[in-house]
Amino acid sequence: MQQEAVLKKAGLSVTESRKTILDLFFAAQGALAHADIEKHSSINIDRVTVYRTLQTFVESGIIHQIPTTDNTILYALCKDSCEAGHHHDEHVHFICVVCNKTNCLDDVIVPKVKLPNGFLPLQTAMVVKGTCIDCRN
Amino acid sequence: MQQEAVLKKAGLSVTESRKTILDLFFAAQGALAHADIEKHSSINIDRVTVYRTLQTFVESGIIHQIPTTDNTILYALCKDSCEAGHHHDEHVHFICVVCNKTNCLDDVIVPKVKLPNGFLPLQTAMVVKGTCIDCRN
DNA sequence: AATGATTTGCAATATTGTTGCAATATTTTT
DNA sequence: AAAAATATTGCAACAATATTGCAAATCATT
Repeated sequence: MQQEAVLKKAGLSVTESRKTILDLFFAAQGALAHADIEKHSSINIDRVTVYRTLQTFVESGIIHQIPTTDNTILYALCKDSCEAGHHHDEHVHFICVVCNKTNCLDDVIVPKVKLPNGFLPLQTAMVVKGTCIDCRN
Repeated sequence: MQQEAVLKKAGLSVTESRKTILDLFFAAQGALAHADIEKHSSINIDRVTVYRTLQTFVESGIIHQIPTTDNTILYALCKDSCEAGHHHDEHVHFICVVCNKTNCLDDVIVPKVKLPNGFLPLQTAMVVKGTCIDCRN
């Protein structure tokens, strides 16, 4: 079972909740917010467990966060980084304004920018809003 | 008074609350979150008014939003765009991990990236985390 | 100054996030 | 395979954040 492997590789206990939430990410077409998981019809996991699981997954490099301007945090499981158990989120994220799904564009690398003198970059996030491939006419 | 001019140019009524909040932005060294404004010692404006004012300012192009991964939205008044009364946020934002201030790097333009076929960009946000000029050693 | 339109603050409510702790489940050891 | 040790879960209570309706106050226009 793929989920177990991911959890073990990350050094985490294999529990029902974690497998279930990981399942949702594998099945998801894009990124998920806490609310998406909590309100998912087929699961019955306590709010608190969802919060803690997401936090654990982020710390373990299984999922990564995507910044938004709507008081939510999106979480996504990204193909390569996840398999490797080692997190790598320097790719571009795309939020579709029509279907509202968020995709990791794993192949689009965030370009380096030249910062003013004295500014030292550690991590860069790039979020593009627009129309995704499924919603263009 | 500068604030009045900004409000009038945006076609908004000039009220005490709006002038006060605009003051905070002019005085701020970086971006502000809702909580920063609400908890600011020197002002006494209802939470609800703060929410509504920020929303109005965004819609009027006086301030713009900066996405974050911590369930807050940052708002910033940016130099040129604000003066012009016409919003333009395609510059890079820098969040310092030491002092936790967020700066608009007005001179650093967000580079264009080549998206996969079928993805149509409308707006791009770029947020860099690192050490700012005031916090480097 | 008076009118009409907009904005504000209050109250109530809803939603979202956090903490402590006992019960349960998982992992490790024997 | 069972017992001990460890880690996770769910509940309850609470805290913080966000939203809505409406009457009172403020602002713009005449």
